[in-house]
Formats: sequence, C-alpha cells, structure tokens
Amino acid sequence: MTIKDVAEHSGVSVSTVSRVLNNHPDVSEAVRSRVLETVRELHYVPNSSARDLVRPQSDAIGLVVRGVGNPFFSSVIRAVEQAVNQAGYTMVLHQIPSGEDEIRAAAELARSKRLLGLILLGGCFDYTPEQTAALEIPFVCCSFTNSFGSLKKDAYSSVSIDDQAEARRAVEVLIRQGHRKIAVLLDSVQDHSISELRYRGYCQALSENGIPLEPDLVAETGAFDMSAAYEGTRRLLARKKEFTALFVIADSMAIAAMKALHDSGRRIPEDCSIIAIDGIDMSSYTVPTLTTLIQPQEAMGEEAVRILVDMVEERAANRHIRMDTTLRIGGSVAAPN
Amino acid sequence: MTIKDVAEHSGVSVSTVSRVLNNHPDVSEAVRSRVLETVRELHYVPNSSARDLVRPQSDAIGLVVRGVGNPFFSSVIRAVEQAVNQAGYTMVLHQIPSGEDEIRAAAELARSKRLLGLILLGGCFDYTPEQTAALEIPFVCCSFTNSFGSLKKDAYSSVSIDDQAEARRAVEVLIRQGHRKIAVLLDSVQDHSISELRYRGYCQALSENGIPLEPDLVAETGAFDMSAAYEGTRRLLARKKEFTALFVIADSMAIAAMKALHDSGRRIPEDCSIIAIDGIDMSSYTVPTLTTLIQPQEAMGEEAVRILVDMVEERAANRHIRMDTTLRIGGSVAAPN
DNA sequence: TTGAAAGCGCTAACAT
DNA sequence: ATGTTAGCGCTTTCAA
Repeated sequence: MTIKDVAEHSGVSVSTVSRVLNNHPDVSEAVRSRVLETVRELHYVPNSSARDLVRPQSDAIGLVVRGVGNPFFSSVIRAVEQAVNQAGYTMVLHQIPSGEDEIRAAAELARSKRLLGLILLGGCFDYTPEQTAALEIPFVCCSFTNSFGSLKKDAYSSVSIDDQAEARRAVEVLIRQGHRKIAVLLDSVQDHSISELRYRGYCQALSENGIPLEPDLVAETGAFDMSAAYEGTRRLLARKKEFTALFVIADSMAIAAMKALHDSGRRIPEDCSIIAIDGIDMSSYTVPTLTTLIQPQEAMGEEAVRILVDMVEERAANRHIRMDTTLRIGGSVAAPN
Repeated sequence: MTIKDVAEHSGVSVSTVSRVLNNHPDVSEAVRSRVLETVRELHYVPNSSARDLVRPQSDAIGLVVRGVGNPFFSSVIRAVEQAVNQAGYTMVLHQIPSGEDEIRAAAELARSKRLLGLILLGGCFDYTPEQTAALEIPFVCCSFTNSFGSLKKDAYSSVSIDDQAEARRAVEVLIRQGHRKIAVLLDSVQDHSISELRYRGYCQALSENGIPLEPDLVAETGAFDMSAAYEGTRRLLARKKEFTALFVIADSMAIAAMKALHDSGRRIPEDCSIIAIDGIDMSSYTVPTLTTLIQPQEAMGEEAVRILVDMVEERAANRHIRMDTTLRIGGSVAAPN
C-alpha cells in the first residue's frame, strides 16, 4: 500500500496524490476529493521514513529522554512539548532503551528526522567532544550539565540547577534547625552524576558548619529506585548509628525512606527529619508533606526550548542557565528532640 | 555526511562500507578497519530512515504508549522491553503526543519501521474496524480491551483485567468489613473508558448487597491527575454527606485522596477506609500502605509479548486474556467505627 | 492543473 | 573480496 497504489486507484499521478496529501493549493477540487476518497478506502498511511528521507528540512525538535519511568521528567516533558508547539515547531520524543548510548541514538534521530535541534533530558554528565561531534545540530542539556566531561562551554547549552549548591542548601536547612547528626541517602558517592554532585554539597555543608563527616551516616543504594532506597534506609538504621535528620538526594527515594523510617517505628519529623531535592508531584501528597527543594520543572522545560529555538533561529548563541530551586516547607522537618 | 562520503574517504565503494557497517563476513580485515577508522573520523552516523526504507523487514515490535507520565505504565514498559529482547526481537517505543490519534500514529510507525507487530498501552476502549483497518499487522491491547468499540474479537488480541469485576471485588472488600456508606472517586461515570467500567463494578457491588446508590457519594474529577483527585476529594467532603469508606479507581488518585482526607482531619483507616486498583510502585510507600488490587504489571507485559510473538510467528491465532488482580492488604482499610 | 522524472541514503542482488 | 546498480516510498523541480 503505497502512494503509487493510491495514484493508480484514483487514476492520477503520484505527484498529484502527494500534492493532495500535503495540502498544496493547485489541485482541482474534483481530483482532491477523489484522491482523499481513495486514501480512505485503501486505508493508506504515508511512510514517514520515505518522507523524512526526501524532505530537505523538518520543523522538528527532538527530546531525547533517558529513563522511562522517572517521575521528575514527566512535568518537564509536558512543558517542553507545550513550549515547542507554542514556538511553532513539532516535538519528537525519543526514549533511550536502558543501556543505550544516548548521543548515538540522538545523532541517529537527528539525521533521520532532520531535526533542527535537540534537548537531552537525563543524560550523562561526562560527554567528550569526541562523542558529541556526531551531533551536528545545537543541543541543550536539560536538568543536568556536563560537570564531569570535557566539552567546551561553547559547544552546547544547558539548563539545570546547581546540584552541589542546592544540596548544601538542603543540608543547611537541617543544620539551622539544630541538627548535627545528619545522614545522607544516595545512589553512590562517585557515580559521576547527580548523586556525586549532591553528595559533595552534603559534605560541604557539614564541613562549613564544623560537623565531621561520619561514614556510617552515608547510605549508598546503588540505584535510584524506591525499593533500593527503602532497603538502603533499612541498612542505615541497622547500623545503629544515631542520626536526627536525613538528607535524600531525590524525592522518590525520600518517599521510600520515609516509609522505611515509619516501618522501623520512627516518627517523622519528631524522631527524624527528612529533606530532599526535586519537587515531583507525588511529594506533595505524602504524610507529612515532604520538605524539599523544588526544581522549577516547567520553567526548565520552557527555558530549554527558548535557548534551543534561539540557537536554531540564530537569534542567539549557546547559553548555560542555572535555575534556583524553591524551598517547600512540608511537615517532614523539625528541630531535633 | 553520508555513506558515500565514507566510501570516498576510505577509497572503497558504498556497498563495502555498507557491508562493514552491517557486519557482513566477506570483507577483508584491512578494508574493514580502514572503513571503521573513517567512520570514526568523520563521525558518520547512518540515516535510519534510509535504512528502514530499504529493508524488506525488521525484527522490531512496536510499543505505542498513550500518556507520558502514567506510573502504572512504567513497570509494564520495562517488562515488555525485557520480554521482547528475550524473544529475540527489538522494541520500538513510541509515545503518543497528547491528543493524537494512536491508531494513526501506530500505523505510521508500523509502516515506517516495518514492524512485525504492535502492543498498544493505554489506548481507547472504542475502536471501530474502520479505524484499525490501517493496521495491517497483528496487535495486542495491553491493560485495556475494546469494551465500547465494534471490533470483532478475532481482529485483535488483548491482555487486561476485568475492570468491572475487579472494581466490584474492591468494593466488596469494604462491604465485608462492614461498610455501607461507601463513596467513589473517579474521572467520570461515562468516559467510555476505565473509569466507567470500574464505576459499573462499584454500582454492581452496591446493588448486589442491597445498598442504594447515593449520588452524593459519587465524586467525579474530570481528570486522572493527582491534583484533580485531591480537589475532587475535597469537594466530596464538602458535601457533608457521611461515608466511612472510599473506593478510588486508580492508585495514584487514591494517594492524593488519602492526603485530602488527612488534611481535613480524618484518620485512615479509623475515620475512613480507602481501597483502590492498580498496584503502582508508589502505593507500597504510603503511610498507611494503600490497600489495593494489584494488576500483575510484569505478567501483563510478558503475556502481551507472548501473544504477539505467537501471532507474528504464526504459531497461534489471536487471543484475549483476562488477568486476575491480587489483593494487597495495606493499612488503609478497617472496619467502620 | 497535472505528469514525468530525479534523487533523498541506504541495502542487496548481481557482477566481476 | 569488492564494485555497480536497481530500487525502497516519497517530494519536488521542471515541462506540458
């Protein structure tokens, strides 16, 4: 079932069918409706590969997302889609299968769909110029930046929070409440990623406040999912090392940690305060409400699009934006007993 | 940057480059490495549109998902991806932009990528043969079935729970605990979708147990997101109509409802029991743990793949599978005071 | 207003 | 072992 079949069935040439399908003006009404009728009859659907192949340019912007079920991304994706449409472009969403090279996938997508630009959501923090060379279009890293890589600053754009500074701020909220025995729950202290950056902020806050870093209060989960966070918290508790507050590097992990604390008989915040970073939807609905530093997810998506469109339309050069988080005071933090 | 450029730069023909790129055996080592070197140098990335266009068949199975941020889908997607790989195929994930026709999108994808089969996740409940005619490959509806449509049973496959029966079962759990004043929180009583089916189950349970349906206890949110559920619950409470238990049609909505109940001073389960359907990850981490009927998300994904592969390999005809849920007793249900 | 034909980038016969 | 070439399905000049 190709455009040729449609052409034959309606007794016109393929170019005429193509014109109808693409709403070109100079086709007679009679022919137009005849073709459309045939299309319906034959259930013809154009092959977008063929289309993409031949079209010199598209109006599409790619959004490449790593990590299917990450609740933090949901709102960013929504915002990006809306902003892209608003700007008069089309968004192509591409999910990276677990364990695939996102730059590679992005480059393929870019070439296939003839993308104008790319937004990367949840990529690695350590790209090299070598890797990104395949990307011949402007791209912006959203919600992360290339902290561990060797990319030159003018080679890309980014919109992110300052993970280390925000983590430090979160821990300082606890310290200001009077906490000195503060545990941390994270993926890994050296994952070359968000976890490592936020861990640095934790360390910095402690040291700036004269609190010694206590290895027994550092709980590594080895993963970002909730069950790992739950188990990690259990193990932390099993160490019997006293702490009055817990800083968790992500909301979703914090929710699991709250449950683990509850299940082991600790009340939040009376026995243990808890603070996190992200501001996912779900964190408003915990009991008590999670105290967290909210990343401006909508604004980040919009800003990423703005930067990219500026580059695409050559209205401005690349930029790196640091967004601020907003502290939402929930019920999960109080002064220590 | 095309295969032709690579060919010229390495002094061979395009077919040789193609052979190298596709790991064909009969290429000399010398040529192979020379080509690979050039590929690296030029940062060549193949154009997958051109590839898809020319390949007579692929080994790909499509997973078309409607609704980016639905936490229920996350685990299904993971399971499908794994099962597809296990079966020796490749999964192509495609997210439907909000408000687009999924059948149309699926058909385009199928033709472009030459898919062998399709899995639809979270589609409509009312397809017509007319619509699905464009799909010329086998497809299976996962987590829903065509309850309101006019598709013939032998035209497709499905894997889903019996939404009405399971909803009835959930409400019966409450009734058996002694509840008679049972409210329901849902999207809409007639959305021709999951909400309507589960509402029917609620009505059935009431009527079978001689409990009159009380319109004041039916709370429609008009949406599936948590903030709508929260507000819906507030409005329900504002009616001042007494109830001792609440059935919510989805876990995510139930979590928001729990918060709304808590915020208005009701204890769960002492003042109000709550039960839902789905079994998303997050529902294990609420306090108290949500009592819910867990859909076997992994098994559903696996089964969908099994059915599809059977059809693709012509080992079996289409099938419709009804899965059972598992009641997880959390702390959110108790006898009424 | 319509048709013929070139060509997008690639793979796979078919030659050599 | 390598090169030549014919398409895959579509859009778009260019002619008529």
